[in-house]
Amino acid sequence: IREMPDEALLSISRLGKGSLKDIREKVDAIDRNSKKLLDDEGMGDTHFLSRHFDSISNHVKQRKLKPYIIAYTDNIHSLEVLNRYFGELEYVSDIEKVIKELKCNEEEMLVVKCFVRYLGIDVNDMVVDALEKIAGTERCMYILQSRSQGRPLEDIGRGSGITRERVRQLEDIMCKGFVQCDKRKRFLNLFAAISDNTDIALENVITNMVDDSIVDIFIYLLKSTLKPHQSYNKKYGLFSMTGDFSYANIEKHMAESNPYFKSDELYEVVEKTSNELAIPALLVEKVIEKNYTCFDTVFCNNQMSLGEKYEVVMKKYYPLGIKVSDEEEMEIFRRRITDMFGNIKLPQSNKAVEARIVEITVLCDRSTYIHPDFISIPDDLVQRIEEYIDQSDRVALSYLEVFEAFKDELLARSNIDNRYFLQGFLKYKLKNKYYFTKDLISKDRGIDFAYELREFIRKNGEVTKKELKSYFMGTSDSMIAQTMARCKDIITIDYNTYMHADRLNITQEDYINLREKLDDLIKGIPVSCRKVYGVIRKENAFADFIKRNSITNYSKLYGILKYMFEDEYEFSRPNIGAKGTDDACNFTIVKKFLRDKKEIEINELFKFCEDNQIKIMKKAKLISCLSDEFLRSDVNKLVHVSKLGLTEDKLTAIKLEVLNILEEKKYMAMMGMEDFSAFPDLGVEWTPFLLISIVQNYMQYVNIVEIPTRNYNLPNCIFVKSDNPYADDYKEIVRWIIKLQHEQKPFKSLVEVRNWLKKEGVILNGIPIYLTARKLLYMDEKGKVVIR
DNA sequence: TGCTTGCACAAACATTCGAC
DNA sequence: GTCGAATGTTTGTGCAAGCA
Repeated sequence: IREMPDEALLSISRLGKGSLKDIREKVDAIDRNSKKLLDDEGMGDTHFLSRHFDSISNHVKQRKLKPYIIAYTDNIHSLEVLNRYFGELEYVSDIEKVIKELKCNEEEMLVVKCFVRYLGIDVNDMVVDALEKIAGTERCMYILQSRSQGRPLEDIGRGSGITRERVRQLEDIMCKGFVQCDKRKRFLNLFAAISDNTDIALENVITNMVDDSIVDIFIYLLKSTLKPHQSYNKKYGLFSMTGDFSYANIEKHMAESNPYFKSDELYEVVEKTSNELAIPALLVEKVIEKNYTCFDTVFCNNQMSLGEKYEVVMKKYYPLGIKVSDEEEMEIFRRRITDMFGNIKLPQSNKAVEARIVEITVLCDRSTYIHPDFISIPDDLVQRIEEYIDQSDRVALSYLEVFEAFKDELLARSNIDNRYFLQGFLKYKLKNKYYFTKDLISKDRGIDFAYELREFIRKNGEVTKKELKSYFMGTSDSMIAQTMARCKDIITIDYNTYMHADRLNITQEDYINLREKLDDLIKGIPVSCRKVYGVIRKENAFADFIKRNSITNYSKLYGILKYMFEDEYEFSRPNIGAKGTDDACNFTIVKKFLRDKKEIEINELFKFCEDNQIKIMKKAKLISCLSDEFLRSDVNKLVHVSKLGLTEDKLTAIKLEVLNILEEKKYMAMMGMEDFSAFPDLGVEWTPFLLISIVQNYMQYVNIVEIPTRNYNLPNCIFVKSDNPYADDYKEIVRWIIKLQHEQKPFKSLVEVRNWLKKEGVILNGIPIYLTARKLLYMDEKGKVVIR
């Protein structure tokens, strides 16, 4: 107050209702009084200091000293004195040594004494004092309390019988009072000191130090009376003394430079970030506290996307890449993620996991991906590959071609050992330079292999597959054949020779004549092109057409006809049929073969198909197509339904029996089914296959769950009622069955579970890995089998 | 033909922003 | 404080093309 200009003092004197002179006198009196107080009734300076040092609480003694000096005063003179005697000290406790031998003049001693006394003051008392001074009445406390709870002025006004404007005025007065009070007390600096910092005061430090009943009001006042250079951040619960930090930048920097780190690296990370961004370490700690989660031994940024987490695991565990199509490997990957990052929610489907892995890695083999960090290839080699692509005549090159061209060197000098890896690498390395598709690296968007092939054939007339393969290094037969099939304007003369439609010479008249001829020849039955060729060769009307297009064999004719009439007829080399006579003709032949047969061995049926060039991809599909007439009665036998004597009565009896079993046992596994004594005699021996066929065809309310296998000779079916919620999912059915049994008779070990399932016919080999890998079935610490 | 692969995109969910 | 638009992120799916 003594240092205040008259003007300021005058305004205070008005508040205290005294004249300027009165105030000056009062101040002098107080000053004398304090000097006397600090003389401590004749005690020596050293004694005074020691006594007050002892009254400083231990937690203050452990704090750093410098923040307390800053908090104590902004008076330059006092700061000078304190820094002179205490500037070298680190902790508050260190002043003990200094004060014992302190030698200074009277004025300096006064400063030191006041400071030491300040260190001993109870912080809560200080706050209570301040609040009492500015909000002495109950109404004022009510206003502050309500405002601190965020209540609107209107509301508070109603509560205390005044207008909202009056509430605002009172609040304003109290805030100004608080600012005045704070000029001396410098609360934020004090709490910063308690937070061991000069720039930051932590909200939770305030909460801990100040009485619960007033802490909200106090913090509200602090927030409402921030000075321009001060700020409050809600997320981190801290007051900053040196303006606002750019929290977003800090978070971004940390998320980028330290997406995760080991817990024993915490100190280093804090130190490093604090230096890099020139911000207090305390703030970095706060940022970590709020934005990171500690899993076991790893701190992991909460913003870290799944992809970034996957990347960590990819880098740690997969130097040779991960095969994403391998379910078992993906389960292990999932487990590694949860081991490292805790029980985070991972996508249900592996496909979603794959999609993220693909984003952060590069292809290194079929369905296998590797983190780019693990690619090792010398720069000069990369440069030469790039030059090779640039200098190639063609716009689009296959990866295989590039791989073949550099194969030896790649194998010797890099870890790129197949074309997929090269594909992945080039796409990763040169993604901005070229366009990449599944098989091609292209210098021009939209140029694909088909385009290249087409151009080559257009230029070169009739081209053999051999020529194509030597020009398009590294292309496979199937790749050529399939590309050709997509190019409508390429004519396949035979499977080894191709030509471009541009080279044909076809008139409108040709179309009319040929159409007429084909219609004549087909008449409901597909005609072989050999026959067509034989016929038109003899007719004068076509002589010119044959000559113009140098048609020398039926195969070329077929290719040309296909090009001309693709939309009008069905083409299936070497046959041409009427539109609509689809592949079912094969099936018709099979049916013809089965006509009049009452039963047949399945092997015999397939031999017939083979002999007659009827290509059947899936045996099961063919048998299911035949099921309206033939049922599979045993592993290798089809029986005509009429031979079974499957009367309504018998069918009902079978249905009832199946339902009974399902009612009682809940499921029926065909692999374990041996006893058919309860089923009516159908004239053939009962087998699981027969029952499966009947259920498949006649019982909609029973769902058939298939045990995955490629072995067609196994009755790999489990029946459940169709209202079973797991009826569509084999793995879940197994889980459900284990649960059923476990409830009745608990399993003692996983081996026991496996053996039992096998005996029951529920599994073929092992327990589905899904159950164990996802911890749905496991042994707990007590050695008990747990099925979730 | 049956299955895989790679890409693209949509749905679902989350966040930010500005107008009122 | 609310709302909708815009934008961003994550998850899930469809499908053409590729392969054997």
